[in-house]
Amino acid sequence: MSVQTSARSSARDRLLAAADELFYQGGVHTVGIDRVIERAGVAKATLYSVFGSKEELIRSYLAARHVARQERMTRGLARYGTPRDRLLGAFDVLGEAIAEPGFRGCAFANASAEALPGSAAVQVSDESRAWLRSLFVELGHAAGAADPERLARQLVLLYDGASVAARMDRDPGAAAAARAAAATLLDAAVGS
Amino acid sequence: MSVQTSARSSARDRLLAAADELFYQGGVHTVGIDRVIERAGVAKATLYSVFGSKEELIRSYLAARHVARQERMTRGLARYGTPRDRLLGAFDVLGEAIAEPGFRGCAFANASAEALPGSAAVQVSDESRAWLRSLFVELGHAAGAADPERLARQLVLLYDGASVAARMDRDPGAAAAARAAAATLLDAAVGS
DNA sequence: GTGACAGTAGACAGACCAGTCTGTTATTGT
DNA sequence: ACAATAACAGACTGGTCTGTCTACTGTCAC
Repeated sequence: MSVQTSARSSARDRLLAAADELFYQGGVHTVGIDRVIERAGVAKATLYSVFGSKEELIRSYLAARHVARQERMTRGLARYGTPRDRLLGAFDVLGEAIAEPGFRGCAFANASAEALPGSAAVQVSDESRAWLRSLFVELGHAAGAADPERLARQLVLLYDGASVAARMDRDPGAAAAARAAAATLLDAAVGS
Repeated sequence: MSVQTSARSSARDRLLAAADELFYQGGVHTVGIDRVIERAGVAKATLYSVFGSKEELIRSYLAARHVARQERMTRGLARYGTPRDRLLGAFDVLGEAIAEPGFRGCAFANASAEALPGSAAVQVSDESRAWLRSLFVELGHAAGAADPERLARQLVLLYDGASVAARMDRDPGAAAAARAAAATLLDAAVGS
C-alpha cells in the first residue's frame, strides 16, 4: 500500500528516460552503458538486474517510443472531423514531431540501420511499422479509398520518406510536402 | 609506363572493395578496421598510408557508392524513350537495386543514421542527395510538370520511402508501389 | 531488532577499438 | 648495382565496450 519509496522516480524509469535521450540523440550503438547509467544516476548492477542486457534496454527504449508514437498519433488525429482530414492529419502529427527540437529521424529506422536481422531493434520496429500500416489502412478505408491496402502502402512510403528527408536534409517542411502528396494520392484513390 | 605491378588489384582497390562489402552489410560503425584489412588482404599500415583514418575510408566508400549509383541510374534511364517513362524508370532502377541479393537499404541513410552532424558520412550523403534531387527536377521538368521542384520533392519522398520499406519490411515490391504513386503524382503535376 | 530487498559504488575481466611503430621483403627506376 | 618505394606482418598503446562481482547502505515488513 506504500506509494513511491523515494522522491525521485524509480531506477527503471530513470534508466528509460536516460536511454531515450541518449540512444535517440547518439544512436544505440554509439552510446555505451556507462553513459546511460551516469545520466540516470543509477548503478550498473541495477541496470543489469532490471533489464538483463543492453539489448533488452534497447528493446524497452524502442517499445516506449512505440507507445509514445501511438499515443501522440491517436491524440493528434482526434482533433480532426472528417475521415479525409484525419488521414491527412497523420502527416500534420508527423510534422509536429519533426519540428520538435532534437528531432533526429525515426528512432526505429535509426536503431535498426546497423542492427543484426533478428535483434530486438528489428523486432520492435516490425511491430511499430505493422501498427502504422494498419492505421493507414483504417484511415484510407474510412476516407473511401477503393483499395485501402494499396493506398496505405503508398502513404507509408511518404511517411517514411518525410522522416528521412527531415533528418538527412534538415528539412522541417518535409511533412508538409508529404501531406500534399498524400492528398493527391488520396484523391486518386477515392476517384471522383 | 608500367602497367599493373601485381596480378591482383591495387591495395587501394582491394581496401575499397572490402570496405564496400563489410560496411554495407554490417554498418560502418560495427565493422572494425581489422576486419576490413583482413578481407582485403592488406597490412594495417597500408590502409593508414592510403586513407589516413577510418573516417576517410568511410568517405571513400560512400563516394564510390555515390558514383556507382549515378552510373547505374544514368545507364538505366537511357533505356527509356519518353520523358514520362524516364521519370518513372528511376523507380524501376531502384527496384533492380532492391532486388539484388544482399540489399540492406540506402548506404547513405544507414551510414549517417548514427553519425555525428559534420562527419564524412553526412557530407557525402548530402552530395548524393543533392544530385538525386536535381535529377528528379530535370526529369520532372522534361515530363512537363508545372512545378518541377515541388514534384521532385515529392518523388524523393517516395524514393527514400521505398528504400526504407524494402529494408525494414523486407518488401521487394516497395519500388513498384513507389512507381505507381509516382505516376499518380506526375499526372497531377502535369495537369490534364 | 532482523531479515529481505533494492539500490550504490566501483573494481575487474575479456574482448575489441583506432591508430602507431618496427622491421622485413620485393619490385621499381636509374 | 643501388636507392627508393610500396607493401607486408604483427606487436604495441591507450582507450572503450559489455557484463560480472564484491561489499556497503538504507528502507520496509513483521
